[in-house]
Amino acid sequence: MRSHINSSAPLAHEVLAAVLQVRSATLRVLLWRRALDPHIGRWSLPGGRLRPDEDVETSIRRQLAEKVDVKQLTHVEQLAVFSAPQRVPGPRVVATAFLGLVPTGVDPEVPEDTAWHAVDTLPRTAFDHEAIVLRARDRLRAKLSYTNLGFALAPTEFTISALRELYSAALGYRVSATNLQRVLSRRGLLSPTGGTAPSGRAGGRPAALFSFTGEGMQVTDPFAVFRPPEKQAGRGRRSARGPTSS
Amino acid sequence: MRSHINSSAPLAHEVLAAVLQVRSATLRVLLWRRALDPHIGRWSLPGGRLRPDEDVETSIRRQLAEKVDVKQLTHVEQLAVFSAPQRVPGPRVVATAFLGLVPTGVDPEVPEDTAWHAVDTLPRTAFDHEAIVLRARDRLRAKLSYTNLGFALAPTEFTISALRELYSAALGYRVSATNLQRVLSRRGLLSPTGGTAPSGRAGGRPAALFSFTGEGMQVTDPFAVFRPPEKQAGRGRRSARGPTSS
DNA sequence: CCAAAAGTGTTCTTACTACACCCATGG
DNA sequence: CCATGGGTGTAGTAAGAACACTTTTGG
Repeated sequence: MRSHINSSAPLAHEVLAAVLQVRSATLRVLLWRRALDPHIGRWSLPGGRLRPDEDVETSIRRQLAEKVDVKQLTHVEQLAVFSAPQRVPGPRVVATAFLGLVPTGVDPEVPEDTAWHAVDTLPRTAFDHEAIVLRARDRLRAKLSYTNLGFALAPTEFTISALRELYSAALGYRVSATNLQRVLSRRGLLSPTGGTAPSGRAGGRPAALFSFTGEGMQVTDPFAVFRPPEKQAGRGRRSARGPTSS
Repeated sequence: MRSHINSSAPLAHEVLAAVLQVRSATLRVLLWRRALDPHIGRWSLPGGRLRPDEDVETSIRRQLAEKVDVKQLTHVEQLAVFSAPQRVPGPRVVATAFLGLVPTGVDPEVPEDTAWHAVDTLPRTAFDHEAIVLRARDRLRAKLSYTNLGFALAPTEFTISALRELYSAALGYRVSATNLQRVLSRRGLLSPTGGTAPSGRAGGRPAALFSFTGEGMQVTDPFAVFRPPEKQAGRGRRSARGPTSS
C-alpha cells in the first residue's frame, strides 16, 4: 500500500494504428512490410515508440504523418492496450492501439514498403497485429450504426449509391440505398450540395450530390433503452440522451 | 522506418481501476487516501505498477485482490490509456484504466485507508483520477442499456423494485419498474427463482424474486441500424447482429 | 374493508424495413 | 420509347414508454 508512482521496472511503450479506408468496394488497412527481424517480411501496423514528451494520440498522429498526410486522417480513436508479456519477442513492449480512418478517394503517397490490404483477407501479420486490425474493424462497424462516423470514410461530396457502396464494404453486407438515405437524413447528417453527378453510359437519372453536415464524430443514436422520462413534448425514441462524442 | 521494437526510453506503466458499486441507492467508487507525496491526503484509485510478467488485466486483478475479494469482482474491463506527459508529477507514468464492478449487498473488507465515495460528489482526487472515474461511470451507463451488465451490479437474487433502485442509482434517473422488467424479460435476462420476498410492515403484495440468467457480459441490444437483410422469418429490429462480448 | 406494494394489459409513438411506384436521363 | 439507375410513397413490424388496471398482502 505504498505510492503507485514507483517507477522501477520501466518498459517500452509503442503506439500502433489500424488505418482503414474503403477502396474499390473493399475495406482496407494500411500495412508495411517489416525489414528486420523478428518477423522479417511479415506485414505490420504503422506506429512506433512513444516519446517522453507526448501522449499516445499525439504520438500516433506524429508517426502516421510519415505515411499518410495528416489532413487526410479524418478520425483517430483509441482502441485498447495490448499487453501480453510475450506479444513481441525480446524485451517487453506494451502497445496502445488506435483506429484511424481515411476517406474514400484520397490516395495518399505511401512509402514503398507499405500497401493497402483487404481486411477480410489479411496476409500473415507480425505479432498480434491481426487482432488489432479486427478490433478496429469491429469498432468501425459498431460506430457506423450509432454515430455519424460515415463522414470519416466518405469523400466531401458523394452520391447516395456511392455512400451505399461504402457502407456495404465497411459493414460487410449489402445495405439498401433507400433506407440508408432515409436514416441518415432523419438524423440530420446529410445535406444536398445542389450538384448532380452525370449519369453513366447506360443512362439513368443523374444522382444528386450530398455531403455530411457535421465535422467531428457525434453519437446520433444513443442506445438509451432505459432513458430518462420525457415530460416535455414527446420527441422520438432514441433521441433524448445526453451529450455526444466518444 | 526501422523496427518499432526499439525499447530505448522506457517508462513506467501503472494500472488503475474505478471499482463501482451501488450502495444505499447511490453509485459509489472505491478510493484510498494517499499517504505519500505528491498529493498526500487526496483520494486516489487503487492500482499500481505493471509487473514484467503480467498483462494489464491480470495486473489490475492482482492489485485489487488486496482491497476486494476477487470473487466479488463481477466484471472488469479496460477503459482507456491515460498518457498525458504531466498527468503525474515526477518521472512519467502511463496508466491503463479499468472499470470494475461489485454487486450490491456484498460489503468487502477494505483496508482502513480506503472508502466508498459517491461518484456524483467526489472528494478532491489525486492526479487525473476524477476523469477516470467519470469515464467509468459513463461506460457503465451506456452498457446498462445495451448489454446484460446489470448482472454485475445486482445480487444473485433480487426483487424487481430492488433492481429498479439499482438501475436508477447507476443511471442517475428514475427508471420504471414496469418497463425495466419488461425490457429485461423480453431479452431473456431474467428468470424467476420461485421465491418471494416478504412484504414490508405496511403490507403490500410480496415481490417475486428473480436472478439474471447468463453469467458473462453479453451484448443484448446490438445497435445494428443498418443491419443485414433478414430474409428468414422476421425477427425483431435490433436482434440480428453478430457476436457478443465487449 | 382499506392502504400499499407488485405485477399485467393495453395504447401510443416512433425507428427502421420492405417494396411498390414515379422520375430523369442516354441511346 | 425503353432500358437503366435515382428517388419517393407507403404499409408493416416491433421496441419501448406511459398509464390504467388487477392482484396480493398487512392492518
